[in-house]
Amino acid sequence: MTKEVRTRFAPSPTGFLHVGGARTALFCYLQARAHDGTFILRIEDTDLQRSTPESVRAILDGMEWLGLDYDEGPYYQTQRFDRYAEVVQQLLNEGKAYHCYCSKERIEAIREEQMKAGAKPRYDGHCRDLDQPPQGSGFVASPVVRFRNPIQGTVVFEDLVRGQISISNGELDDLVIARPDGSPTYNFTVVVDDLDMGITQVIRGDDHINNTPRQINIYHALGAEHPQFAHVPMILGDDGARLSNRHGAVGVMQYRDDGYLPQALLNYLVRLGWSHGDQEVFSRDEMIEKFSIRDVNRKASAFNTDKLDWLNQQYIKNLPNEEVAVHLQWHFAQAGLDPADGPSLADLVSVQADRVKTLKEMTQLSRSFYADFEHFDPGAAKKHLRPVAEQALRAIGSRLADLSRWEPERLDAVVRLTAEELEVGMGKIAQPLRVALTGTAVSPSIDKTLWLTGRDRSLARIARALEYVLIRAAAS
RNA sequence: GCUCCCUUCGUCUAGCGGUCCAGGACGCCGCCCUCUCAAGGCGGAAACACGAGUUCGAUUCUCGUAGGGAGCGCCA
Repeated sequence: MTKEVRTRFAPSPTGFLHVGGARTALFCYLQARAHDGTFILRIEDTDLQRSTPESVRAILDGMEWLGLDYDEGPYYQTQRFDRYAEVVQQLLNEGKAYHCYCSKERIEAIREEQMKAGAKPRYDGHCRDLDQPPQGSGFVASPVVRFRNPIQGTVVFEDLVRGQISISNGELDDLVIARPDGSPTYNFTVVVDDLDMGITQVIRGDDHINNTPRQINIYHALGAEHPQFAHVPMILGDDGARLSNRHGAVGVMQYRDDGYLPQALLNYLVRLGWSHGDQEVFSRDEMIEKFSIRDVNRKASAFNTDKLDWLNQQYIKNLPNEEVAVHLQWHFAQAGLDPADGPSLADLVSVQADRVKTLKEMTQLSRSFYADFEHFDPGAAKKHLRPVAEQALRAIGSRLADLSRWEPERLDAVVRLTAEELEVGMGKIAQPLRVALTGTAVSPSIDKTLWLTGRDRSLARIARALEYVLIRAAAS
């Protein structure tokens, strides 16, 4: 008996898909998936001035990277102008809309006056009941079409996240639904589309709350029931200030470039304004199963990169190495590294997962396993490649050269044995060796570092470090 | 200015009248582990914006105040 759930994400292509939009899209997606419903993508491109094909592409790319697949669309409003014109004519015929000849200057003058008087600026309804076009200054020949909003009564609706919201019709005025050239405006097209597309739940940013009552009046004028509404709060930047295209908003693709996994971003986003007890990590299926739009918070929330970092690492650690490797490959390409020049990326992930927050970081820290380095880090060399390291490097070098199988367990045993024989701590062997192998004082545990560096490369680098130590000893 | 909306640790949040001298997570601090850096384990500091009601009892309900946000477009 219940209607099929149909949700839509309806961005306007005036920029990239940022995290706020991505979260709205995610909520729409989850709502649909949770109810075996349909998720629709609709591009609201009626503003010919600001919409661009590049933005459409950017939004589509963002959706794809996040894996928010839609069942219908993308629909484009610019391809539906005939339909809007048809509905405008219908309202005109039924007397539910009328032509308004007021000039922008006249409207502006009224607005200023009302503001000065401390009132809310509204259209004064001059053309609402005219028999024929008005003449004189203040009026133009080509009219806009205004919706005849009810004067009496109050619009009350039950918002899925805010609860009951009511606004008196006295607060609303007759909004323009079509421009002189016939092109429709937002508050009108959104109603026609949501109606035509059978949308059951409109999930959108809370900046639309104030538009909702006037849209509801249009639904009624069209003789239709309005869908349910869910207004989700916006996302603030790290600094608590509003996240917008002008301030700090970055496209979701930037997160890919910075080394985040789409799963991690999605997980982070779903927890912004929504929770399920104390649970922090949700697989896609768990999100679908547990998400409810009714559980979404009312408060705006600030984006916290530290927590995203943590989640990203959780995913890097817990996802199958092979899966992480697929994403890592892209970063290798960006960095000009070829995975074929070193250990398998899955092996690399298995040892680096604990040590990095992002794939970009992993790539940077893994460079020496795939390519030679020019110089030792000055600080590391100064501290660890001292004359006293000669003995350690010689000993470990010759033992490693004799090793038949290059495996972590054996490598670990060799290092330990060498330390015991020389009667020194592990650090006295491992640190010079680490600098010899990677050029730096920081790397995975020494056995794993040897393993990933590989036999030939390791032996060559130990020899090179030995040479460096000898030259340095001779110089002093 | 007018209308609508919001308000628990620094941040994300749990809480749906007594179970709360408020729980979890990130971050931060300390200890442990340790070949470096991490990861991990253990512990710690840290919040109900304020004021009135309602009630035997308010973080939880109501109303104000303060602060914040949004809208008031021939943008979406």
